[in-house]
Parts: sequence; C-alpha cells; structure tokens
Amino acid sequence: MTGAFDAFSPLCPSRSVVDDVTDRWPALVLIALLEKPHRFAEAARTVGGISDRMLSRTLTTLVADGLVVRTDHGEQHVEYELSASGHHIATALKGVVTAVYDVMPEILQAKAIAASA
Amino acid sequence: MTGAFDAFSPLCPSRSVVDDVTDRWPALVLIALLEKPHRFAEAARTVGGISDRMLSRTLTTLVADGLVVRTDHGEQHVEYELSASGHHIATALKGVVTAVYDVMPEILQAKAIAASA
DNA sequence: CAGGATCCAAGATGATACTG
DNA sequence: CAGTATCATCTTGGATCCTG
Repeated sequence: MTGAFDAFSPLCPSRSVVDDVTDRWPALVLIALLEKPHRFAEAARTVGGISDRMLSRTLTTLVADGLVVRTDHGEQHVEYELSASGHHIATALKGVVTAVYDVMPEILQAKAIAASA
Repeated sequence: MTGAFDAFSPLCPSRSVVDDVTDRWPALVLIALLEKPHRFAEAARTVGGISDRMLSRTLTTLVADGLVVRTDHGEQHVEYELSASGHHIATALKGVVTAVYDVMPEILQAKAIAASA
C-alpha cells in the first residue's frame, strides 16, 4: 500500500479511522465543514436529515479524532471547523461525492434496468 | 454544487448512492476490486473481517447500482469486477484511504492526547 | 466454490423532552 | 443556541446451517 498502514486489516489503526470517516454522517458533516466553519444548528440545517443527537455524536467523534476543532465563543456560540487533517480528508471525501455525481446518469440507468427486469 | 445533484438533500438520488458507497464494507470492497477482479472467496480474504453474508449483500447492492459487474464463468467460478462507473468511484475512495494514511500520525497523536486527558 | 436462509445480539438512529 | 437523556425501533453484522 502506501506504507505502514493497511485499511484492509481489521487490526490496523487506520481501519477504524477509515470506518469512522466513511460512515454516512461523518462523511457528510466533514464535507459540509469544508465549505466553511459551522455552528451547531447551522450544520444541522446544512446536512439534511440529520438529527441533533447524531450530529452531536458525530461531531464528538470527529473532534476526538482530531479532524474537527470545536471552539466555544461563549454566549451559546460554538463553532466547528476542520483541522488540517480534517481538511485533507474532507477534500478527498468531496472527491468521492463529485465522482458519484459524475456517474449518476449511468447509475440511474442501471437501477432503472434492474427495476424493470 | 456540481450541478443537478445535491448529496446533502435526503431526497436527491445521489444521496442514497453516497450513503451506499461511503459505508464501511462497500468502500473497502470497491477499493479491493480496484486492484483486480476478485472471486467471491478471494474478496472475502482481501477485505479482512468481512463475513460471507455481508460480502454477499454488499456485492448484490453494488451490482444493483451498476458499480460492479458479476460474471458467472460456470463451474462454480464467479468473478466480480468494477464497471466504468465503479472504477471512477473506487478511485475516489482510494483517495480517501490515502488521505487517511497521510494524516494518521496526527490522528494517533490527537487520540493519545484525548486518552490521557 | 458461491451464496442464500435463519437466528440473534449489539449498536445505530430518530423523536421527544429537558437542561444550561 | 448547544447540547444531553430516554425510549422505541430499525438495521447491521456475525454465526451457523444448507443448497447447488
């Protein structure tokens, strides 16, 4: 692979990070933060369909992983922004979403065929 | 965003594909197939820790999405390989894994600090 | 080898309500 | 606003057994 890490091995520390990052909510939240720092409620609005609970939990783990930085500005004003590591990963994730957009026509066609079969 | 699709909207068809693709098993399976086509048992070995059941399910949905092509060579010999769409997405996913490898040192450090706090 | 069927534990998730 | 606590539920994922 690239060197010391191997995401295919369940024992490699990189595996758990890959698992964390390639989960539905973490992935979407990271991409959302890529655009700009978000406040809690703001992030909830950006990422459609996420509940307060999941957003809270997701942000907590991302902060624990050092991918997101939480800053308490007081006055009930908290901001979440990407760390350098988080930015690096979020950019890659955005690439995945972009790739999905690229091939959506083919995917929709494949699904249509599957559905009609 | 890029155009007609918006993964942040729960209603956009791209959202479900992004969800599918950014799940632990699908992501790892796609990356595994990026290297070369795999037979069933072969894929199970490559992706450490996956059970037959999950591999079967995962491959089924990936085939349904048109990202993976299943070819039955008879004689109990089946091969799974990426379609053009799948290859495009898998490449992007590999980028995510690579990005994770890149920042693993920082992540491990962050976790260590969090654990000792 | 390929993979479906069944059973079941554990965790993910959402809605709601509540706190500072 | 920024969360946390609780509850009910749905899904995930593994183990095991079975078929062709």
